[in-house]
Amino acid sequence: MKKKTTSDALKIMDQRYFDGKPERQAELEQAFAEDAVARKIYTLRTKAGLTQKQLAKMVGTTDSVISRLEDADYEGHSMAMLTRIAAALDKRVEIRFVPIRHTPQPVHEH
Amino acid sequence: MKKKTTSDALKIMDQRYFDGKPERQAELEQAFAEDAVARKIYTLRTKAGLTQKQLAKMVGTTDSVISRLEDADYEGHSMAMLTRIAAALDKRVEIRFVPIRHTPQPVHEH
DNA sequence: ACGGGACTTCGCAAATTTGCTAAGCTATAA
DNA sequence: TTATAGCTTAGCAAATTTGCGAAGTCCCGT
Repeated sequence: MKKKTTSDALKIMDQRYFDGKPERQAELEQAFAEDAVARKIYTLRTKAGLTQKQLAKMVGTTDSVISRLEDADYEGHSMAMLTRIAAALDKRVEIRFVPIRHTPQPVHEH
Repeated sequence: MKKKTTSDALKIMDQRYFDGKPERQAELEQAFAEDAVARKIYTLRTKAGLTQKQLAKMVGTTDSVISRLEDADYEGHSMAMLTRIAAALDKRVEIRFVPIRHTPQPVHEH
């Protein structure tokens, strides 16, 4: 899974970005999103009690691909692939655009 | 926006797929997801009072690309692009894998 | 020490998405 | 009618992602 970037990104965000460079928001939000997705796939798979190879077979790809998807640094997530994974695990993908900054709206994280 | 596929897909789902062909679940869920995404982008943009061209500029692309993203039949959504759009509108992308079938869990559709 | 399983990483070719320009289409305003 | 705004569609090159095999690591069980 190669987790580590998250905490780093957090520091960077607080220290360098938020005060004066909102343009770079994008790349950061991107990094977060990617990481979140990677982690969700990982969680989904392990909770289902599957190995990467097993899930790969269900999805119709190989284990190295699953590994790549679970890498927090991977930036190539597509709806197509996410949906394939979801379908294999009897789920569906739901995406939402949630406001950052000006709205403390509660996060629905289960 | 070219809406129309949704109701069709609904019919198809009920009549042909659900009874006997769970393998094709994937492509259907896919279709739904794509449509949902397209619609969300459209809603986001119009609620922000922007034209495709305006949003395109903010995102760093052209209006034809935005149009394509808002097409319910488009299947090429990527996290990268969704995140760029979100960032331009001061939002972030959140994805979730939600159970289908065995869990009547309420849908959080705003 | 020797497998074997689980996972990661590498390297490409093949497939897919993006960027852009040009050309349509429809509706509205002058 | 002519012009313009807003949106869609087509077509292609460029960039990116996917598929997949091979190789490498790490860890456990024998």
